[in-house]
Amino acid sequence: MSALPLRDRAALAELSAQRFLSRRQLEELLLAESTLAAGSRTTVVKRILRRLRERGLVQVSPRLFEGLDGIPGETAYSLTPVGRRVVGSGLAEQRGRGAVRGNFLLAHALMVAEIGLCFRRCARGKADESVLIWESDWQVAEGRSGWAALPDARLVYAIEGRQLHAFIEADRGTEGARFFAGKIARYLDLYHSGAWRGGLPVWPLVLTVTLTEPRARELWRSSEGVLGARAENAALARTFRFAALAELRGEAGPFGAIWRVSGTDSVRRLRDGVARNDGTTDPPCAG
DNA sequence: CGGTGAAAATGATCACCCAC
DNA sequence: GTGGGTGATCATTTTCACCG
Repeated sequence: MSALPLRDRAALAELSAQRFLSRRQLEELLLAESTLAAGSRTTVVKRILRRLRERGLVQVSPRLFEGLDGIPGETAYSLTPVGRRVVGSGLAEQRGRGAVRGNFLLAHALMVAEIGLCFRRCARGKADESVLIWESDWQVAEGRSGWAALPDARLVYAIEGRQLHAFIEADRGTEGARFFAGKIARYLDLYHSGAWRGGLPVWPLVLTVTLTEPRARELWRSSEGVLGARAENAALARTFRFAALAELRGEAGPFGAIWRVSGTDSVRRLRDGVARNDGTTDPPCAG
């Protein structure tokens, strides 16, 4: 398998990390910096996927007809068991989670990948900004077995000479408010247990991305119910933020999107979180 | 040894096809 | 219309045997 072209191997690595990717997403991940014409990029990626399928390394998942907000339905691609062995992916070690359980995991994985792309898009072409770390759920879970809560992804973003640390939660609107409140409670447990200090320099922002704006508001209110119950959580509450995917994908990008936070100033820019979460000061709610 | 040029591999583009 | 796919063709890059 060492004969695989460079781009094919890069594609395998991305698929290994993200679990599911659409062709469009893979194209952006692999060729965003290239000078290829738009039409050529799609053909290049189609051929990469074709070669990988012919070698039995990649499989096609059924097309999603509902798609993401503003994004038409797309076919998703993922590694076969053989493909995972070739990459030596930690994903291969996972039990149960590697398999596709209906369309839900697939759609969810595509959404998480899309959120990651929003940040990469934002950093592109800016000399002083970059995505330093983007770990998907299984990578976050590695070596952090004691955590009460595991995010869908973890982000470290370099900006203005500082580092923004964030947990990413992707919400497709399929969970009830009570289920989500439980998730917030688990993040509280994680925070108060102190288990996160072993693996993180600061307590990160918890960024929940929804498909629609009303849903973002709904989840924010739901989290308020959990966080507002105890006074000592007031500072921690500021680290929970909510925005709709369309805003992240829009002109303003993730840093211009409206992120709802608790407190009197209920709407903030993500940039406001940078100063606090720079990895050099105490977390906003330490002590 | 380095330089050269033909052959081979890979990359890029266009023009189509089909399914929904 | 959009998305997914293939074949033909031309361009570019890499490889490699051969030469002085």
